[in-house]
Amino acid sequence: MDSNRDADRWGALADGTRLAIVARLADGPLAVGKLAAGLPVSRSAVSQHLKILKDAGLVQDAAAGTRRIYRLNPVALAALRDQLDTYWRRALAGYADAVQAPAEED
Amino acid sequence: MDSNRDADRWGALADGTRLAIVARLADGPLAVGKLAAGLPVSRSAVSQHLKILKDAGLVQDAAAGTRRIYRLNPVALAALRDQLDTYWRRALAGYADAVQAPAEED
DNA sequence: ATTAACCGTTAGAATCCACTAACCGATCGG
DNA sequence: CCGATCGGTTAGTGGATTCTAACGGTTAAT
Repeated sequence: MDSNRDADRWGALADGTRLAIVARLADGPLAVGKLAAGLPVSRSAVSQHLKILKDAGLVQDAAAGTRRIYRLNPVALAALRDQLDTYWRRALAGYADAVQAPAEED
Repeated sequence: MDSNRDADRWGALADGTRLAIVARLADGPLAVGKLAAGLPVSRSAVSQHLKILKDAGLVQDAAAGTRRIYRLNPVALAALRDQLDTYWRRALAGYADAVQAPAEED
């Protein structure tokens, strides 16, 4: 089942540090050092997170001298967004069905 | 950083079982028993996952006799989708910048 | 009242995850 | 060649997570 590979992709966004990395990369490509400088964890930790994000296909890297520039992969972001959008649209349909039935809320 | 609260929301989608639950609920509201019947884990585990999803605001529940009906919360789904969409749009902009300027530095 | 169905919660064990520290290779400037 | 900078990888540890099993509470029907 591809739900496992999907879970890896969503899991890549599940960590606070990785989410911060994605947010920073959204502003533009960055080297690992610059990235780590703005985060409360070591460069090593950032490197490990980048590996996870890269394996998930969310970021891409390019060598530039002694540094390595990372940037977001818009295609992967769009894929996840579209998946959420599908759930959202189908949830709205289920909502319409529930209008007929009574009771709700917590 | 309030990215911790965000991480909780994304973290709710990080688990394969929870992702399967969301996918099933997208087809329509379901009771816990029906939900667990189609999953390879116990009903107890499903109940715990539903609590996590509920705390994250992704699902809502309603009592119906002895059962409890769960359904997706379209608002929360849309919020996550929009966040991804923002990253995606800004990533595209960074993409365009990278085409013109080969290197990025301090 | 008693039984059955349905669900949430707890306890505990096994597993997974994020982090630091230390090390190694690759690259650039002298 | 040498030293410095940059980044990936490994080992090890503390904490978080997921699961099953067992229990208790609530509702519906007999």
